[in-house]
Amino acid sequence: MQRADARFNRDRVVAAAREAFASAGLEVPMREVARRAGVGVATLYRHFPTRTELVATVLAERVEDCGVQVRRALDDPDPWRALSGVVREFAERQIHDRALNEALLGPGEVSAAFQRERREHAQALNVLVGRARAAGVLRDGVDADDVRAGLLAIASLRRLPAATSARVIGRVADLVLAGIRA
Amino acid sequence: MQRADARFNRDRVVAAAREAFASAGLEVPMREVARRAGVGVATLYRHFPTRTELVATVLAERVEDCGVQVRRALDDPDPWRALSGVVREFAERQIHDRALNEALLGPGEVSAAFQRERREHAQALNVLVGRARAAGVLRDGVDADDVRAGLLAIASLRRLPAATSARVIGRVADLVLAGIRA
DNA sequence: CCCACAGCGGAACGCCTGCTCCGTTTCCGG
DNA sequence: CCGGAAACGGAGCAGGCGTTCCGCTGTGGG
Repeated sequence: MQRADARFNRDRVVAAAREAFASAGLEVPMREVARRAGVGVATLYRHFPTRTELVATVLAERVEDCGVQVRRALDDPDPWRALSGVVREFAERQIHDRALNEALLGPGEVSAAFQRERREHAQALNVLVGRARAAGVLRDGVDADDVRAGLLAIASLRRLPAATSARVIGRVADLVLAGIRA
Repeated sequence: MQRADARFNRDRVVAAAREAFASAGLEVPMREVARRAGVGVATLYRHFPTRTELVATVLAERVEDCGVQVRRALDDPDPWRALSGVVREFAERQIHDRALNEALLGPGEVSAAFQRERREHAQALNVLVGRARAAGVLRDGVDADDVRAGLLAIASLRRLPAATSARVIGRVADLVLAGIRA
């Protein structure tokens, strides 16, 4: 039987981790997450037996957010606005959340749900690119992998000093859009 | 008086560090560099009192390489070929050297010579962009900062798993070039 | 040739990390 | 209201890092 305070503490841990990861990156120490949550490390480890699991939990939310966004774009009747909106909003998201970028870059650390979500995301993106291409708004030879590469490039930029990253991300997003447009 | 074997060992350390940083990234442990060089850690520390100094020494070489490349491009009479060549060769360099990317991204760790070289590099790039713009081969509104942002994006990509990074870097380089071209 | 001393290697120190152990506190069903 | 189980917190452990210390080695000027 799950006790009420346990559930409450779990939520506090997740909230603290979300905030810490977003502002300081995925490498923030477990002690620090526990401190921010106002619990001991043991409590943290009781809910998430390993660091990887905590990261995966928080990342799953972020990745799902991206999925929701892409699926919403599927409803937009204007193919270019839909695709460029996805790119721009993705860039915006990177500026405000340091964790997301490492979710897409780090080698292993993937959960099952995470993988599935990523696949759905890729598929939706394929559809968007297909529509844009059919509408003739894409430069010849541009495919979904090019767009994915562009998104990856935007995500990677999150590493540089915070002061400059925001402006650079914006420029690169524009560059990518200019690069795929007819 | 500097003994001959000391000088020899110093060279071995630099060579080992160069190779290690290129293949495994800047975060490779000092012990590992010493092991590769076939010396003890103390020998390493006698020549480079701190990790940062060793990194700076190796990075200075890399950054100078970039400078040489950009200055050579200044001799190319075709403005677009010169500029696109710089972008492409920069991308190529990233694929083969993991250290260079972190040189441009990491927050602090800069030496004096390093700073100067970077400024010269920036200036040469400004000239190349100026010429390309004068020749009318650039899309309206594109400036040197856009190109720099593109190079930064390419550099950042070096972080993802080696298997995919090469292909993605190539795609992004093409995307950037397409994005700045008229 | 020889021995002072520049130079060497690797054990050791201090710090930080992820993770575990265990005595104590808190919840909650009866 | 009470007792036992669930949950807690923080000290502690193992391992990895950068850096230092110190007794030994081998180079090279006299």
